[in-house]
Amino acid sequence: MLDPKLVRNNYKALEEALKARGMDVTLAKAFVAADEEWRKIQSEAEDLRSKQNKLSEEVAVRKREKQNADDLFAQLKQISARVKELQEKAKEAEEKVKSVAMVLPNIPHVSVPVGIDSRDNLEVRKWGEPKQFGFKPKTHDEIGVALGILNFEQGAKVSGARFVNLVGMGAKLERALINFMLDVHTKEHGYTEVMPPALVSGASMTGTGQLPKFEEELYKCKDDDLYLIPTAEVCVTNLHREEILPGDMLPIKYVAYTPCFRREAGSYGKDVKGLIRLHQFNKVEMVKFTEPENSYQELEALTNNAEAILKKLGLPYRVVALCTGDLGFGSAKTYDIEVWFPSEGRYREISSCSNFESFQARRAEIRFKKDASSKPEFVHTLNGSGLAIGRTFAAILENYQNEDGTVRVPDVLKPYLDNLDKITAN
RNA sequence: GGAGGAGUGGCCGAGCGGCUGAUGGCGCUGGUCUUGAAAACCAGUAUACCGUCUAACGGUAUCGGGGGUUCAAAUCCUCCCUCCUCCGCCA
Repeated sequence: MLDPKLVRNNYKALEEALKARGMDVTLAKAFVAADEEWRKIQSEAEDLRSKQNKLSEEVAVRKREKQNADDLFAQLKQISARVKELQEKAKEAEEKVKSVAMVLPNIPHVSVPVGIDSRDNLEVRKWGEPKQFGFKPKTHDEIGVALGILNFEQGAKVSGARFVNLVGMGAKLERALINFMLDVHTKEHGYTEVMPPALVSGASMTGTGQLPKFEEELYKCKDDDLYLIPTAEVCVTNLHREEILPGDMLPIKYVAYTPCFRREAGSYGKDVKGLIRLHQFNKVEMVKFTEPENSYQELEALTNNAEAILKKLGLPYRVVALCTGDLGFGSAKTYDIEVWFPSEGRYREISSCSNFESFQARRAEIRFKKDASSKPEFVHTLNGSGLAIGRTFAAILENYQNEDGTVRVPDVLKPYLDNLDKITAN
């Protein structure tokens, strides 16, 4: 959610932001109109309420002095009815403002490149050289299925399309990646590990911006107002919902491993094979709560923390800054990290690191006080994958494949895999 | 799931229909005193929204949340949520 004051004082910025994102500006107009309407009704209601309070006090005084107040009662009865009416109208107006405000996207940071879609994203840096294979590199699902460590048929049997069963070394590699990433982030990057619920309330989903706009992306338990998380961003960011944090606690840095669940509505036909786009996948996620003046510095650090994993695994990657048209709904700035996939001869997203500034903090009411005596301010929230486990799994199979179909184990993972050198058929 | 009990400001804890945003204590901040500290004393100490020259200020709301009764609700009624105790079930 945006700061309503900022929108009132600087309406142009909102219009420009919507245009930059390729969205219609009628939304901005609707917001301003609703906001004005609400303020008008609200102040009218408050004035009348004020009058009512004053007369009520007089009643109290007379009652204490054992005097009659019947004349006041007659007046108050009328006022009371009108107050009720006005308050109802004000509430309706407020709800309208809120419902519009909730679907307004964040305003992109000035450093975000302007563009229409992913083709306009800006490559920021590259690391590692894609390996030259003396043979035609296979896709990760070909390799995994052949080794017997990935079983998509079983996934389909148990749950349906876009599910997988990991078998033997497959399950173990997945687990190794989770542990490896958590270890690096906790021991080397100073994050606190948490393991929050994966089933969250509608309030939490609203807090981080998944609701109300993206309900069709979510798995919902409709009897219980509970949703399966599409990312740990939701449960971890909401850990401090409706709190005022002491300034010296910041920055707070959490890392969490969780499964993630996405309906992938509207992605029919996309990445139907392999581990790239499943309904359920594992992810290690980093989340930060920072003071506003540090958040961009912290975004760089967060991105570097995610990159560190790829460096240690020896997987070539590049970092791109998303352009305005490709930016997520709540994000003010996002870096995608893309890892090299030899079978496709291109880089593909494996992590997304974003600064939401106060967008989520405002929705979720996450504030902090610089000092005990200072006024509460909204924190800035950031998050980034560090990394998506399934896609890392896939990248390892492809980048470390041998011509005979076996897969070399990256050195840093060996301690997690009984010092195994390579993965062979189950 | 069943039966009880409880939710008040940063914390503890009064109030149970009308000068109560809310007594008191603790904590915190500032001051007096002191060589310094402690103690003592004095003062201040919630959040949000709206209005105004983004100012001192004014208004409104908030006693777990919603709804209701009433001229008037922290106080009465009702539904919901959370926590605690006991029972049942369960990885």
